[in-house]
Amino acid sequence: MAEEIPGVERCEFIHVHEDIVKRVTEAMPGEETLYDLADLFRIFADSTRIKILYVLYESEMCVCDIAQLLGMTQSAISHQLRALKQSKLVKYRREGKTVFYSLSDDHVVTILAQGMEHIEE
Amino acid sequence: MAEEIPGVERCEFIHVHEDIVKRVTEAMPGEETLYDLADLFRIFADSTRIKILYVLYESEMCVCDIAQLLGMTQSAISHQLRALKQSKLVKYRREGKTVFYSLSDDHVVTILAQGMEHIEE
DNA sequence: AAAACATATGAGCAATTGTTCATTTGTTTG
DNA sequence: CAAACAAATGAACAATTGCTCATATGTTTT
Repeated sequence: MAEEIPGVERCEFIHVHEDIVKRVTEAMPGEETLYDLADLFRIFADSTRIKILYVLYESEMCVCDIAQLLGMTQSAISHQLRALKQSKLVKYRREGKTVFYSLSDDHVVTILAQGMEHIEE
Repeated sequence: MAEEIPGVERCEFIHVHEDIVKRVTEAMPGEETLYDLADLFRIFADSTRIKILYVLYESEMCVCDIAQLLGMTQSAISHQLRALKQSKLVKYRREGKTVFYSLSDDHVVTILAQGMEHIEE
C-alpha cells in the first residue's frame, strides 16, 4: 500500500496522526486478499445469483428446477451456478442425469441478511 | 417471479415438491429489493472501495489522506466515495475546505468480516 | 449402440464499470 | 475580490460482465 506512484498529486500535509497511519497500514489485509474479497462480493453483485441463493436457501434443487422457478434459461442458470460453485458458495451432488445444488455454508445467509438489513433502513 | 417467458425450454417435470415451490416464491423478496441488494454488494465488489472502507474503519479521514494512504489520485477516491456515499455506507462532515468521511454503520464491518471468514476457509 | 435428457461450456455481443484527464464547485486566506 | 487549495464532477476509454445461441459432455433407457 501507499507505494510511490508518480503523478499522484498530494495535499500539503497529511491530516491524520502518525499512529493512525501506522494502524491503518498494519490492519489492512494484503493486496491479494483484498482482490479475493472483492471477487467474492462480485458474486453477490448480481440479482440472478442472489435469486439462486435465495432459492437454494429454501431447498436443495437441480439446475432445471431453478431455471423454471426463476423463469430463465437452463444455460443462464448453469453459467451462474458455475460462478457460485467456483467461489464455494454452493456445492453440488450428482444423481443420475440430474445435478442437485445447495448452499455450502451459512456465510451466504449471514451476508445476505446483513445486506438486507442495510438496505431496509 | 416465474412468469411465462416464451422460448424458455423446460424439463419435463419439476423435481421439487409443491410446498417447496410455494415457500420459495413466498420467501423471495420482490424484484426491486433484489436489485437494491445486488447494487449494495456491487459496492463491495471492488478492491479500491474495500480499501477505503478498511481505512475508514480505523479512523475518520479526509479525501486527500485516503488518496495518499492508498497511493491513488484524489479524483479516483472521490468518485469511489460518491458511490459509497450513495449507498449510505459512509457519511461525511465538512470542516472548512476539508471533507471528513467515516463509516455510517456497522453492517459494513459485519459484511466485510463475513466475507473474510468465507475466503479464509 | 442409439436416442433422449440434464447439464456444462465456448464464442459473441450489448451493457456496465473503474480509472484518467480536464474542469468546476466550494471554502478559506491574503 | 483574487489566489490557493480541497473536493466533486463529466467525458472518454479499456476492461469486464451477463446473457443468448449453438454445441459438447455425461448419464440413463431402450
